[in-house]
Amino acid sequence: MVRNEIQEIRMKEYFIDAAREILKGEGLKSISVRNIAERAGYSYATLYNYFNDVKDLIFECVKDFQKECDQFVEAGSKNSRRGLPRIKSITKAYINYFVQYPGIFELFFIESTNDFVNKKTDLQVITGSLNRLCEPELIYCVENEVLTKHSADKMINQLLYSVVGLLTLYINRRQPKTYKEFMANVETELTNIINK
Amino acid sequence: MVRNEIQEIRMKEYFIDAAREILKGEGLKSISVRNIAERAGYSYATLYNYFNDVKDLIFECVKDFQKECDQFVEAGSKNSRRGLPRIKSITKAYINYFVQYPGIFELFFIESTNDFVNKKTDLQVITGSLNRLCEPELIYCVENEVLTKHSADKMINQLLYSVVGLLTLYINRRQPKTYKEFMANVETELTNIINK
DNA sequence: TTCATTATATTAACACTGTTAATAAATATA
DNA sequence: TATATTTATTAACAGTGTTAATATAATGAA
Repeated sequence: MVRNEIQEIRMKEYFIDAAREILKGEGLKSISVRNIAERAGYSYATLYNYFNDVKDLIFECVKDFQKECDQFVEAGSKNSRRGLPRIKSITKAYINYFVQYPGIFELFFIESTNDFVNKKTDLQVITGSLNRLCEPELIYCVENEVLTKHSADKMINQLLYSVVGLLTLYINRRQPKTYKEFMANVETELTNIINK
Repeated sequence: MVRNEIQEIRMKEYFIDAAREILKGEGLKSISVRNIAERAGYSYATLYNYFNDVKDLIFECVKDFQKECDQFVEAGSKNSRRGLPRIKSITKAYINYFVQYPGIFELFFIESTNDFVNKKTDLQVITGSLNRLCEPELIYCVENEVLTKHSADKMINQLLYSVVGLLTLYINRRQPKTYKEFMANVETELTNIINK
């Protein structure tokens, strides 16, 4: 019962890495316990020696993607001017991360009825991630009297709704059809929300 | 091979009605061919004598729900003053229809990776439905010079994005937690978009 | 009415899904 | 080396959509 910690972590990672590859590539529709295990080089039942169920495994991926997304956004926004311009950059980078990995958007915002990711706290963490990324800049804006506390709250709400709407329609429903059109719509929406 | 038309339509409706009941009640997660057939009083394989596959059946439901949604919106907005106020009423009614039947929202805007509803034209019809409902009022606004053609296009786009974002987060992710909070957010968003 | 043909409904089966229990294999301990 | 423990695998269950083969019901002609 007292399993070697290092070995256990290593084993877990084999499965997590396999699952991440599938999610990034084919997306949620292609993931299955047998699929993950095969890619990890083990039998499907072995997975259950390291995870309670597939939800637990998938949520480990969610946490990793979350970190990756944070880094992607950081890299894509650090050179922007602080305040409103950086909020715009952060949001654009956030959107582009999910455009690059539609399967991860599915996992973060769409999936619910199927059997992955259902812990309440997990959901709060996911839906709050744009908020968390923008928070330093929102505080900066309030401190410099560019925004009131109330208008900052309102703005981050509007941003999240528009981002989720834009991405849901583009990723899930192919509307608009091209990336160029999509990004033009993104620009319009963000300008309207951020620059009033 | 030359089946009685009336009987065929009747049979189709038995399955469609059964599927609609399930979708309205438990939602997409609970639907299955065996489930539908049992509720219709037939064997699961009989369904395939009347539909090519379950996607075809589900899309018949989509069309029905579409009509029902139109009527619901019509009833909830016909007494509003024409122009911008009615656009707001239409959008609110549209939102409330999906709040009442979250499973239908799933079917209309979320589902894609799973195996229901995938014909391209069908998707266009669904995502264009708010646009279609608002169109007479948008034209009215342009004619009365309340809006320019360009600002009308922009408005309907923003409306759709916000509506889908609001509903996705509320239905799929329980954010915000209460209906009251949700409707307050709806009001804020719609006011911001429609009344500038 | 009886028989043959056609149309419709049903059961059995296939390939998948997540998960669990029983078994096989590998490792560690004495 | 022999025993005990840990880890991995196969077999199985209940579920999914779908298809082929079979059973039942309805219809036609004699």
